[in-house]
Amino acid sequence: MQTLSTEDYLKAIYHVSQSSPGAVATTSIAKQIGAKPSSVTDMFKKLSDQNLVKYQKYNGVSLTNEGIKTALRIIRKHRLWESFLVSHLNFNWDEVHQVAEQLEHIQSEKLTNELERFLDYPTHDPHGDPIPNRALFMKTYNKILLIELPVNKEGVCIGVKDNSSDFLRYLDRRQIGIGTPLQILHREDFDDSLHIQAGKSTLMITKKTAENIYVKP
Amino acid sequence: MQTLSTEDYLKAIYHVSQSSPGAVATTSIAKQIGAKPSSVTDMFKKLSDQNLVKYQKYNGVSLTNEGIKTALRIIRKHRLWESFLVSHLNFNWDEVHQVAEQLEHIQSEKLTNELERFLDYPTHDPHGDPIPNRALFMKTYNKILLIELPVNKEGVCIGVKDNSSDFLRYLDRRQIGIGTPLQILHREDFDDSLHIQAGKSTLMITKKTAENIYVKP
DNA sequence: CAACAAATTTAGAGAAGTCTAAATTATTTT
DNA sequence: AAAATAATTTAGACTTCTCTAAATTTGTTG
Repeated sequence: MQTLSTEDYLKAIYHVSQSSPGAVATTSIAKQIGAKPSSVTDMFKKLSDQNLVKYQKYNGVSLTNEGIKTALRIIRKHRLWESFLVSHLNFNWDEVHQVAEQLEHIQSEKLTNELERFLDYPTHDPHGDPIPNRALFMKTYNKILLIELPVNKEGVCIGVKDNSSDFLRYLDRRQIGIGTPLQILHREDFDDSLHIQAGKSTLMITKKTAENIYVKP
Repeated sequence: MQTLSTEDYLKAIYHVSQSSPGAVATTSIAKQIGAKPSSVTDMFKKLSDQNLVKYQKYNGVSLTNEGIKTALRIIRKHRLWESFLVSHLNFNWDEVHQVAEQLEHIQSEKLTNELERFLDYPTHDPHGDPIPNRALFMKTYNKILLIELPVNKEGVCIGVKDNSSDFLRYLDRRQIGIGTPLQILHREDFDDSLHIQAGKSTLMITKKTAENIYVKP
């Protein structure tokens, strides 16, 4: 049974280790959590005592199997709650995160599993991220950035890389969301802008935008 | 913005003050919370500093208006979540409490209000207790104990006094729940047992049982 | 490879909440 | 009303998590 704080750390370690392989550095977790490096070191020791991470002084941590399982259980809850908030409680993409951060700590297996059933066993959350199932297994399907999609090939929006409210609201205004069909019509070499087909409308987006949208080809 | 602990105390103070008028004693909160009286004294001081209670040494506390509002906000969330768990997530009477104790601390006005809308503005939770509305007002309808119901007068089960799992499961087995019509057919003076009509079946219950069921006449 | 910079850890302290044990106040009993 | 009992508070300590400031280790560069 973990405290709120240890759960936050495990989740942060999991996420950082996903985006960059190898051991996770003290500073990277400090940034993610919003704590000072010295606090992170303290927590690393605590997690190590509980065999949730392997910790080597001056060389960061890596999750043990038990640590990975604990992290996935939290991520499972987080993504199920996000799905619920969007599908039944009228939350938008950009509003769910803060609340899901709280809900992910609720301890009740029955609650999690019943919520999953109620949502009809969703495989992905509103940001397009995969939801671990009861056995903590998740389907990671082949996702690429919109910028990498070949011209004239059809894709479907399945998520975003940048989760900032600004970006999510920008996409909402352009009527781009999970499931929107996307296609690159033309790449402008001059300024790297793109003309795209998004659902039924055609519009122009910048390179930066195209680098932050995930699509399934 | 309160901590988990202060929220628990405010709720406990509210409940105790409802069942016995006047100032709330240190010991009664200690029992309710499961803490030592000395810890309760500490917390009383903290709550007093925040103007959530009025505290007089050696004479317990009483909630200020601000304290009452805070307590009601928590109770509102608790009862809405209990309703959700029972109506949509297959929880039973006796399983909801522990989970709702956690969920009641989630901070998001939008979440609370959307949940209320999703549940279609329920006025009472699965134990028959009234749910404060957005303005923190609740309808407390005229409820009496089954033992006080005159013979042959019809009533409807609206809740219970004893919330123990044992009792709730006992009622489940007898098919008595919220909304079940109840009627006393005969009082046995010899051993204080009662013959009652519960829905479509007639059964015998003890005095103790009848003292723990609330009915609306 | 020495010197500097960056990252990390240690040491010591603070806030929140809890406890035990002792002291104090209130209440009840005789 | 004094003595005994119960309730409450104080004092001091502990745990968890956090911080700042200083010390140490690692890496990077001239």
